[in-house]
Amino acid sequence: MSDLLERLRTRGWRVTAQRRVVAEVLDGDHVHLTADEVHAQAVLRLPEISRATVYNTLGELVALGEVVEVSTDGRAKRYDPNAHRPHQHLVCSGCGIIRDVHPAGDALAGLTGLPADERFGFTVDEVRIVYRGLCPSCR
Amino acid sequence: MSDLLERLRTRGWRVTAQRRVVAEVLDGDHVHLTADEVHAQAVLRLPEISRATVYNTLGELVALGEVVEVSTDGRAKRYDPNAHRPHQHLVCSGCGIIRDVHPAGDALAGLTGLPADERFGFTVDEVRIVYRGLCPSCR
DNA sequence: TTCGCTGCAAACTGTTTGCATATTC
DNA sequence: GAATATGCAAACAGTTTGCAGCGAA
Repeated sequence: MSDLLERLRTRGWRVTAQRRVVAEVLDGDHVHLTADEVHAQAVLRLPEISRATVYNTLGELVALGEVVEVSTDGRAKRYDPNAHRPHQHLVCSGCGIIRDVHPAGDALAGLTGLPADERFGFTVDEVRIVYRGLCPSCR
Repeated sequence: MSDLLERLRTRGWRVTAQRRVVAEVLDGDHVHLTADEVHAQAVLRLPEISRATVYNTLGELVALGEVVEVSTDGRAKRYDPNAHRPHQHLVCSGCGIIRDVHPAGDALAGLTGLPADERFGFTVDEVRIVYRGLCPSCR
């Protein structure tokens, strides 16, 4: 059983076949999937799972903070299961696939804030860095 | 006449009332608008303009590199007319509005690349930094 | 006069929701 | 057995497209 399911179970999540399958699909994920791709993978293991359930489950996982929703330029959202490991994203402008990257910490130093006179009254609580380019097969 | 329209005209763009209005709406824009908001503003000046034309025009401006499409987390895309001025974005997690910000250049130093062993065969040609938080009215 | 642009409406994609049924705890 | 999750289908938002007519150059 995956760590993810274990953690969710102790938080009072009801474990059903559908939820297990969605969690399993996400668990082995290094290139993040769209909801539809998660559904496609899930169907291979549990043919009767519905798209709605996949969407609902992904939404719950996001709400619980176990999965991060990544959206890029009008394409379908992708779901990143590595919510607990700090990392950045490398996105292909061609096909939209997303890879996790872990640039050296010092490359990110000095980025944690935004000068007060550039904040326009906002509270800033996150800085996201996205590297964009073309993946090997789109090039 | 705006610089934008002037530039487009010399690139062979046919200037129509609708396109002029869309360009004018974008021109005075510092908090970027969604396609629907652009349409709403445009209707004030030209009541018969259609949504389809606004979408088409925005799409062309993006293709011409005059406007940048900014999409944040499954919300409607927003259109940033400051394509020629380098800047970053400050996004409200509450309502989705976007402000341009210009953090000091040295805060961004060392960010221009991604180490080769983290590139997974991608060519990287852009690094985007997005500051997220809450705007004054959502806080 | 020509070719490109517009408006309309219909199609489309990605996502959410209401409700009756089925399942987990 | 009670509460919750599922599946289906319908509704939805945002966006794109086909086509007949109109208008800028």
